[in-house]
Amino acid sequence: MTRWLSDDEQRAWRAFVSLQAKLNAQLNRELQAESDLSLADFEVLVHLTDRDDGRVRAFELAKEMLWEKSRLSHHLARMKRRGLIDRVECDEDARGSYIELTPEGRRAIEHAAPGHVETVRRLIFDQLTPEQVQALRTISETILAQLH
Amino acid sequence: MTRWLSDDEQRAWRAFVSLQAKLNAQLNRELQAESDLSLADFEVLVHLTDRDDGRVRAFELAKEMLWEKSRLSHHLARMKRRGLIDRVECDEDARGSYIELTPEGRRAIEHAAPGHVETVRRLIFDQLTPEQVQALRTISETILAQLH
DNA sequence: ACAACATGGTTGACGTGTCAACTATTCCGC
DNA sequence: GCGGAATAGTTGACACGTCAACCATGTTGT
Repeated sequence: MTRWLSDDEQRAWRAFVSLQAKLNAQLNRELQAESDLSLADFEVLVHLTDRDDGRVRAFELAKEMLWEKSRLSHHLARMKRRGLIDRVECDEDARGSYIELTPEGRRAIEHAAPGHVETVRRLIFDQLTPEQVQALRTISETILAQLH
Repeated sequence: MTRWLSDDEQRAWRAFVSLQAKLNAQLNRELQAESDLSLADFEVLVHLTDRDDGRVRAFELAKEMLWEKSRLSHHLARMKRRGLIDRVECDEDARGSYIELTPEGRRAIEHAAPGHVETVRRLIFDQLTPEQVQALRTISETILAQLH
């Protein structure tokens, strides 16, 4: 016996699904137009600038970002082609490699960050009350806890 | 002057971003494993079964689903290759075409739907109070209103 | 010491999405 | 009617994601 969704649940579900689709599209569009980066590029660059030395082992990057190793490998290949990052071989473990921020990569993220934060604020946080921000967090964390 | 995000906002934002990534991945994985359909396939099939005659003009489909026409065209080509839908030429407008559910497409959606609803219920609605469901809807609709 | 297994990473095939350019029709103003 | 704009849809190029197979190196148990 399938338990279908109630009307309220359906409406919430449809709104949430639309939200994801449109929000992602618009965040990507604005970041691309403004800074010629995708959200994925941006996220990689953020994780690299979080380190003082601007370098991380690839597998750590994958863990922090919850990305599959293969996705990361493909993406880094594209970013390297565009000169945003570099691969440096790893002395401690001959299998691995360090991913390094290039000067160009640093310029890119520094140029992109303020505008992107502005966009996120304008589209999301300026629209919500502090209670809604808390609720969004709680809801997200609750559902996340179910996902492996 | 960039207005950065507060700690609370950052935490909410990170949770929300993770949620989207993981939830989509898992919904896709389960639907794929269970019924050999992607979420996109599923959505197209749902919109086709909503019509009594199981056929829709492509541009209507695109409007209902908020998809670009080119995305739809590519996707329908793949679905047609798999025998889930068919294109039928349109008498009223020689430019257009009808998209038709095939018997195989109907079987596919009928097989997939109960399990998929079950998954959505289990992962999301079983985890949330009715108040949270309302909040999710309100938040989603509020942000959506900002997006063009 | 060495076989078996685990880990770090790449690759190729293919599905998915966007953008811009293109074809073919239909619509609309004059 | 007729020329130009709008509409319906396709196509090609390319970025993005997943899966499964693969290679090389490290680690572990006996």
